[in-house]
Amino acid sequence: MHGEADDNERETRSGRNMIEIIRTMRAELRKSDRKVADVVLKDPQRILNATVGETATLAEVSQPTVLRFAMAIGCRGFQDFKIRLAQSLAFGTPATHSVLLDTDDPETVAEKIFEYTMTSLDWARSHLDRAALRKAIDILAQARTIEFFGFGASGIVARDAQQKFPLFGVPCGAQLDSHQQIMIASMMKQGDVAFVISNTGTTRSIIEIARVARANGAAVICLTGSDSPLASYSDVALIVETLENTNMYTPTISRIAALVVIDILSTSVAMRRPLEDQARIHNMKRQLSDIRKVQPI
Amino acid sequence: MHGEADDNERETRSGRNMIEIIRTMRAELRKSDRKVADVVLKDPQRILNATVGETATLAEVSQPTVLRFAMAIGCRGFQDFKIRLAQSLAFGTPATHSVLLDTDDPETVAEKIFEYTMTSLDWARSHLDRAALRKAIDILAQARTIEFFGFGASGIVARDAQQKFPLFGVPCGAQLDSHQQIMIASMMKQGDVAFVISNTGTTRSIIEIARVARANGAAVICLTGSDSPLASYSDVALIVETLENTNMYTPTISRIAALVVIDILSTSVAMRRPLEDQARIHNMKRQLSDIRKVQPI
DNA sequence: GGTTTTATGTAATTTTACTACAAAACGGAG
DNA sequence: CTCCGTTTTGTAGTAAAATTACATAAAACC
Repeated sequence: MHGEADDNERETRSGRNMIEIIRTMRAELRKSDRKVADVVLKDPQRILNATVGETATLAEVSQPTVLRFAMAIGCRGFQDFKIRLAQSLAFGTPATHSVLLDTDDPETVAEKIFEYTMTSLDWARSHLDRAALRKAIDILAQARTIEFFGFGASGIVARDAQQKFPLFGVPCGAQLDSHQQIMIASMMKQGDVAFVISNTGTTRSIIEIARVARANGAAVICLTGSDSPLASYSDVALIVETLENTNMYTPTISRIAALVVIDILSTSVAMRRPLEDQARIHNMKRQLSDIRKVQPI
Repeated sequence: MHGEADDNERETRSGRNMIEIIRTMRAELRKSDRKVADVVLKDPQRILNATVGETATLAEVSQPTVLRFAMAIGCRGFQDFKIRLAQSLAFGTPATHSVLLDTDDPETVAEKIFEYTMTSLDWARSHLDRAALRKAIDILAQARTIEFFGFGASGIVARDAQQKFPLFGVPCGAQLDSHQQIMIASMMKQGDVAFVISNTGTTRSIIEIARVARANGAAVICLTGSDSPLASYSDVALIVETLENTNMYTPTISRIAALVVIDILSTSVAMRRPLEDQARIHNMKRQLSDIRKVQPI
């Protein structure tokens, strides 16, 4: 039988996103199995509440074919397939289906953007390099000072990071102006960390920042959207892949994924701190919340 | 039988997050049903690949009891229950299980924060007031100028919004300084929109901004985390509920949910624009990406 | 064109989910 | 405390679904 030998391998695979798996495997499926794949891709939600028999009717094939299809894509059976499919569909319709249309009303736009954001985050999670993350945390935890660099949307991320990290006793700066950036970068020295944020990773001035900071002995961590030129000038490259496409309506998800990575870094660094420091942070937070309620900052 | 009359009502409910539903309904369940609820809550992943019989054995009850349990929590049957449970579990372990521990390694921290962020976004989505959203879009689409106000983490959101909206031909400002805020707010007039961002919604100075702007005839939209005092000074209150808890390690999710709402608003406003404007935005984006690759901004 | 291999459907079998009914537990009223 | 009504839970049976075995049809290879 077809694909029998591969089953074991497939069962140990990450097991994520059936839709994606079906779509990539569609070409190498049997003719009849492809019919089943098509009805699943066409309306996955429908299949969730369907039996083998119903699915067979929809695909115009026999019941065992539906079973064989489930096996072929690496499931233990039809039930197992439905469970996995359900999990893949939890974010609602998969990203490719949620392209914004001019005719969408606000409710639909909201649903689609939420879904798109969550799907993208899920994607970013599964593609994040854990080794790089660990290395970045090591460097940040030992930093004397940290400078965050970024333009535009990445500037927002830099500023956010700069608001977070000082809480853990490390002096931080965020440079968003081109000239300031070069100045600060050229003043950095061993023990300092330059945290360079750029979604494209191709902006020339930002690459220059990384080069200068590194030449002066500072450690360079970059947070970027793909394996870009910037990465080669960095000690650690945190690559946050997202599903960003060119559709003009598609909002920029990259900054959100970047913010989550900043959360992870700051939290992990905080956890390395001695307990007394953590208590101090706790106090600061409480004071801040007291201030908020009584008097403006 | 118990709960029979409610079934119809429950079937029409949002249908999201079984875990949450089970936990809240646990108290009002039958004694035996509670046993089933407990084994489900203890290891939901286990139940996904279990049959009615296995579940019954695990819970030390009879098979029909498992069925009745599924009915009691509003499912059509055991299959339906498993499908729904699978969808709830797609984010991995539910938020309440993903409390950060001092002993967690970076990989675990990353997983938990991603999960927590996604779960919270999902929560925010399901609790967002669609009517308020629609009203906010109406107001923003007709605005002559928009001013965004925010402190601290909310300041980040304000700045992000200010970077997005000008793309659609509406002049925008972001005020992050207390004195500037009051100045700008008192200069606003009819046709202007004050977009006030505050997670707590209790900071006094930010409430003052809303009051002043409104007194001058400006429309006031607020983006806040709960039905706070700020909401009562606003024409539209966009309440973005999140699962934020007091654990010191828990990162601030509110700003991420707020950013998504900003995305939704800016996208929806853009879609109201005439097509010629949209083409203009497209051009601007292309120019920007050209600049990025060749020369620093 | 015949033979081997692969793909698909038919029919039987097993498993699973669900239902009807009866026994047990519970709760009040006399 | 005992009787009766209600609710809860289990036993046994039934219907339906998933899975398997086998046979036939199609394709590929010589």
